Amino acid sequence: MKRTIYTIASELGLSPGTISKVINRTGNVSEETRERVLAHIKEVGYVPVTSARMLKSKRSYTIGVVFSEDLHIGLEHPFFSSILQHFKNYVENEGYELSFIVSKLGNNRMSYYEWCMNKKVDGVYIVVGDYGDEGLYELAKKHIPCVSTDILIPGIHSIISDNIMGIQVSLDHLYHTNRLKSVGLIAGPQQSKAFFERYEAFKAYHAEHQLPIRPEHVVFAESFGFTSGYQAALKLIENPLPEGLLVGSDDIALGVLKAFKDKGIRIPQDIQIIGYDDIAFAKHFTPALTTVKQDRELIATTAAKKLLQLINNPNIKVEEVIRIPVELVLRDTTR
Amino acid sequence: MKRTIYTIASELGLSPGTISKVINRTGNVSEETRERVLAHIKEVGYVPVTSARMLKSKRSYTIGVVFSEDLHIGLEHPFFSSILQHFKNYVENEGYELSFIVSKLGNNRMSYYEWCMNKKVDGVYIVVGDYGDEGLYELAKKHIPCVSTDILIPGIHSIISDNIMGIQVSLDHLYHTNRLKSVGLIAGPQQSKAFFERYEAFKAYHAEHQLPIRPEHVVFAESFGFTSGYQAALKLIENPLPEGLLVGSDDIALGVLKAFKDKGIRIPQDIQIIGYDDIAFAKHFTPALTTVKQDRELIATTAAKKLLQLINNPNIKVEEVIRIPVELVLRDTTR
DNA sequence: CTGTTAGCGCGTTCAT
DNA sequence: ATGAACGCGCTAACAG
Repeated sequence: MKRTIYTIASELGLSPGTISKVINRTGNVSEETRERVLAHIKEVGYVPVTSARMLKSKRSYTIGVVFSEDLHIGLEHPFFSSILQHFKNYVENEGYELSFIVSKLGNNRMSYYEWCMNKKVDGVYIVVGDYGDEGLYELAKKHIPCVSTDILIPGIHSIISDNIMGIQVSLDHLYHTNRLKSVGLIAGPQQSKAFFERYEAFKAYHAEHQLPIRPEHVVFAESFGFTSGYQAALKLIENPLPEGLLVGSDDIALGVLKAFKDKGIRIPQDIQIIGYDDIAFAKHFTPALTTVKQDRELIATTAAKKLLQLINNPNIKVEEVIRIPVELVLRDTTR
Repeated sequence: MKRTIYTIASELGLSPGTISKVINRTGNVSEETRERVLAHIKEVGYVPVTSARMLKSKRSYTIGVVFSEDLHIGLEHPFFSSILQHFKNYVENEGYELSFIVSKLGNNRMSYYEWCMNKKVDGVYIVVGDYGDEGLYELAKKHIPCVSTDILIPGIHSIISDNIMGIQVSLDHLYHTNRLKSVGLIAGPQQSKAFFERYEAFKAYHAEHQLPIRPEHVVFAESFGFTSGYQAALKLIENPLPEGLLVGSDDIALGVLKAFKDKGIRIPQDIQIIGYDDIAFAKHFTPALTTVKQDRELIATTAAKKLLQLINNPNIKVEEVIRIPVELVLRDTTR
């Protein structure tokens, strides 16, 4: 049987308004009727129709997810999909659902903001965003609760791994512990804030410790993924190699490893390598990749908590960037 | 400025009803006014509020996605996430959005069907489902447009890779082309229809060609993923190995490869291996994995087309199982 | 061909 | 503490 607050009201000899009040914990209802209603609702399995609530109340208990496709990172990406999964778990547990924000829907084009208004989402989570994307800045200006991970937009709260720490720990290990003389970098595409920060941290470390950086030891991968890493490694090989190498992300690093293997360069004998992310596959590869582990679950849940907090206290104005500490995981590509 | 059909109607000196008609391509509107309205709508960036449409029309232009977590396959899974991505692309292009069906939302529990009613989704796509999940069968009984991939539920249209063909091609290659004497199988968990079918096909092939199967040459992986494959391989190694080996899926196969490598078993000299799926990583692994390539994009778009067709013609009653042909990709784990 | 109007199911005053 | 009634923005049926 199809139920509305009307039917269940009449079943209980009450009025629709009262039912609404107990559902939304609003207004005054006697403890007794409250429990009676709750019990009945649970028994018959009544659930309020979302669209009607949304229409009336301007809330949706839905969080819009920006997963930009411009960067050609798909749901397949091991890092972002994992973060999204953890985020999803957390917010669902708190009663929120996820809905992908899409700007091109059939023939309609709308900005993220328009989409949010239209869908009345309670908040927005930017998992994958492109700095070239105007829509993100528009979102930041409007007062809609919004968090991002891995990308830094002025006006938006961000949770991002401590890239400076990651690079520092890596370089300390290579220069100090393992006493290498030179360390190169295969940097990821610089549109990504994370990659950008890692590159900056790399330079800053060398400046601070008065260590030289040979220009031919720094190569930029064209894009994300294995193939970009492979290409970048080929380019690096054109010149004498450094003794150690940092790579912007694991998926790129695996391509680098493969290229070296194909070219007969031994790891870690000829060159020691450290990746970034600790994707699931890093430890399964041969040789197993030494890498900077990002706590994806912590990043995701921190983002989720922050967003829910923002949703419930829209008066928080101070933008915040939360850094999540990282950890160096030693495996077979370093000594 | 906030707009509704009323405001734009008055801006154009028309009535709300007319606006609605042109938006929904329903009823009779003169070509002239139609274009006038469309132009104005585009100019001011008006988009109908979804919740109001839904409330009234029983449609949502949303497709519910079942991505069961019981199987511990997350968004991270390379095969399923890829399929979902392709599906998403296709339906978004047709004007539909995706929303994850979640059965446990905060304190509320509802069945898939209840959720669908509540959200008024136009159809359901089952990407990852568990045969033990009652909710799936309930869904099949009700008349809600529904398709699945990789899982076969009576009453639900399915798009599934041609597993019989995949196994046949693999075994032909090993037994016939490469003249092996014995081929084993590391089967995936049998709750998955795909894995079940591959196992059945494996047996059927041997029966048909009057080839023996040694029981110790068949091992069942406990679960999905690299680690399960590694474990299964260890178990296989306890007895004399077959000359060839089929593995239920690539992610499992990569674990198998690693185990063999660790145990000093050479591939393909000591044993030839064929995986299943052709995940992105298969060709990057060393040795590159020979595998049965599933056309993930074709599977996904076929599913999407089928579902949209079902949504638009609810009178189609005949359940259909569409088999998507596969292709053997020869790489370095076979000769 | 265009306009009018009655709900869709719910949340929220304002009375009682 | 409970109820009545209005309206959120839209669609569809009907009237003109």
